[in-house]
Amino acid sequence: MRRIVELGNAQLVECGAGGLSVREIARGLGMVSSAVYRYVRSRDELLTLLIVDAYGDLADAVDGALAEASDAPRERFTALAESMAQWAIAHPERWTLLYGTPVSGYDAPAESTNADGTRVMARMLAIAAAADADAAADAGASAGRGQGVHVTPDVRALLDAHLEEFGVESDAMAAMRAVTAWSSLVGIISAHVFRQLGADAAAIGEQILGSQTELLADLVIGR
Amino acid sequence: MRRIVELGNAQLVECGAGGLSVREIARGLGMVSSAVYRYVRSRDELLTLLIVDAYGDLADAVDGALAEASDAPRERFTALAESMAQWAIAHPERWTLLYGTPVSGYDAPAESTNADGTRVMARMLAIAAAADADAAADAGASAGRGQGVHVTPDVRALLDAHLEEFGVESDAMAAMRAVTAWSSLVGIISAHVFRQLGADAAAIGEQILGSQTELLADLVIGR
DNA sequence: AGACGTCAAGAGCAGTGCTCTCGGAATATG
DNA sequence: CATATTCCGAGAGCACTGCTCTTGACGTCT
Repeated sequence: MRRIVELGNAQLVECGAGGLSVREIARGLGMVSSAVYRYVRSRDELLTLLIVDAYGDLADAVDGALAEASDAPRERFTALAESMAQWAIAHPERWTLLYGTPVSGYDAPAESTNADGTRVMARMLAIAAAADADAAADAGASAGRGQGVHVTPDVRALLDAHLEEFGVESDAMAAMRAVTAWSSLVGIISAHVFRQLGADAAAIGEQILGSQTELLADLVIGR
Repeated sequence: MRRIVELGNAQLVECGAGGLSVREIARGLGMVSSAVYRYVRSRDELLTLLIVDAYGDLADAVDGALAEASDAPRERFTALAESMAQWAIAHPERWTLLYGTPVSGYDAPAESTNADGTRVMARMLAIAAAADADAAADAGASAGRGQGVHVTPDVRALLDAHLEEFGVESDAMAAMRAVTAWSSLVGIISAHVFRQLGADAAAIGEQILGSQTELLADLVIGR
């Protein structure tokens, strides 16, 4: 069973998500294809297995980086962003699995996925909340930074629900900044991993990522 | 030939990129699969055809929206972002084709793709440049907004090269904000199309997108 | 009229996911 | 200890995929 996800990951790095073949895994295991179906219901389930494995691995990497960071929100954000980017660069196919196209025609199995998939998001919420608290303490008058952004009641309710779910105390505005920063971060890293900015940009990708991360930090933390 | 990409697009919407089958297209055309190979070298080439078609369509949509917008940078940014999002929502599979995982194991055919693929990016650069010019005019002292962000010489050179390529006059800092906003925008839209924020967020996705777009506007335009 | 190029058909190869049945081995049960 | 039951892998097979090769029918141009 664990050998299956091992072989699956190995096959992922050399063929990509689309090239994942249960027959090939069976060959690696030295058995016939049908035998694999004892352990894994379908190719999609195998994919799901690899996805939760990757989510967990990524979240572990981020948590590791955050454990070594100070309490300063900006430093924590940078640690989160950089560890996420480094993980993506180290495992491009697994990143692809998580934040690329949902492969072929299989519906995201939210229930098995969300548990590990939201760990990083929760961290981001906490960081934005801390930054917000700091800003309010520094200058009581400047509270409400970014208030020009309109948030509908529905969205506010959803954000509050998630804040409670993750045990973070903050207001919806900070949460909005957090999820925007998170989506943006995913977009920026994907642009790098998928080489969407062109070949010459890929050569100095890390430097570009660095500047972009700073800009996003301004968005969540303020300046 | 044009019928092939028509059928390809039609098949895309109901089966996704992975389910694209030249045999199925042949069936739709009323001929046998091998006949299709007269017109299209391989499945990957067909995919490429669909990709450039989608890039062009998206850029047309954005240009159309920009044509009806005023000269105010913030309004132009919003028009760009919203038209892009609307296109993505209207054609999720084609969006997936462009900004999701590069399908299976085929290398992005940059030469055929970039021409149309960078049109939106060029628009974004122009908007950021205009915003920068406006800000400098409003208050000469506040020029250099966002100067705290560090940009390495290599990155600066690349940005300057692209600015010249697209005929936009501005400094590298504004360009950096533009590409960051662009990547972020792609990330935010993808998060919506791929439902990465959860099922309950998907229900009010447009409202969330609205707030996120405003936040990104702050990033490019300032406040 | 004859040659040439275009087009589609059909068979076929290698590969896929997946389902079924059938034996052998381990394990629990009397 | 013997028996029943469950587990696990093998193998055959179905329907499908992309793709190649050969064959034959048209139309067009010299």
